[in-house]
Amino acid sequence: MTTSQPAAQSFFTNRSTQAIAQDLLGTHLLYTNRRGTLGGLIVEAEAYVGTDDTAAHAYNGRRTPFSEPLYHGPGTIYIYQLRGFFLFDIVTQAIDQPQGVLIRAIEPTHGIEQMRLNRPKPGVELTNGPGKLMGALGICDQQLTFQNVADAPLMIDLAHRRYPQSIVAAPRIGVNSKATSGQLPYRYYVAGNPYASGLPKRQWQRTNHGWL
DNA sequence: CCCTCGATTGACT
DNA sequence: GTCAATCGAGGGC
Repeated sequence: MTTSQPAAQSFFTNRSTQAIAQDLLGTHLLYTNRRGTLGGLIVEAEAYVGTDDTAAHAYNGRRTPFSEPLYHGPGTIYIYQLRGFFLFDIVTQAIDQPQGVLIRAIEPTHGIEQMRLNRPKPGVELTNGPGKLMGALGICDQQLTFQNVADAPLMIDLAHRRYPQSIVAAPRIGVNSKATSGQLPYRYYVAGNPYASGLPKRQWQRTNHGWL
């Protein structure tokens, strides 16, 4: 058993949400429950940069019970439901800056058999989307919201991380491209990794799935 | 109260 | 490629 090193406050300190989103690529997202530990390497993430970002839940200072977790500081887990699926955000900034990162895809490394049971889909379909990866982890409620990735069963492990050969920046998925913030390149993914979401069936792949 | 719409997915032409 | 399911949040009245 190797030791895990949960993301500490310092991981989030003194840098932009965009920088944090990119640095999350290659870290492990791990979920431990009584079935064991499930998860994988984060290969895709999007930054949502708060009150000026028309695509963000906190746009224009909006603060409701739905978006409240965004105001609870770095590392806060923000799970919300969209069209019947659960999505996972990590809050990135201090309580007066309601910003976060949406984890959009992981490359499975832990508990793959269990994840295939949770979500019986072939190949990259297991975890190549924000709702899909949560289904694979078996998280289908908001229990962990308001907990912190530093000490929750759902954690970011920095100890055994990898690093992308290169990162692609692109407009975010599912946001209105005509809106003010619609074209901002705040979606980041590991170049050549097949688990990034929305890729064509036969997308070019890099050796090592794009890791150094 | 009623209406609109979404940080998605999966099925289908 | 297109499109509908589906349901709660949010906003208007």
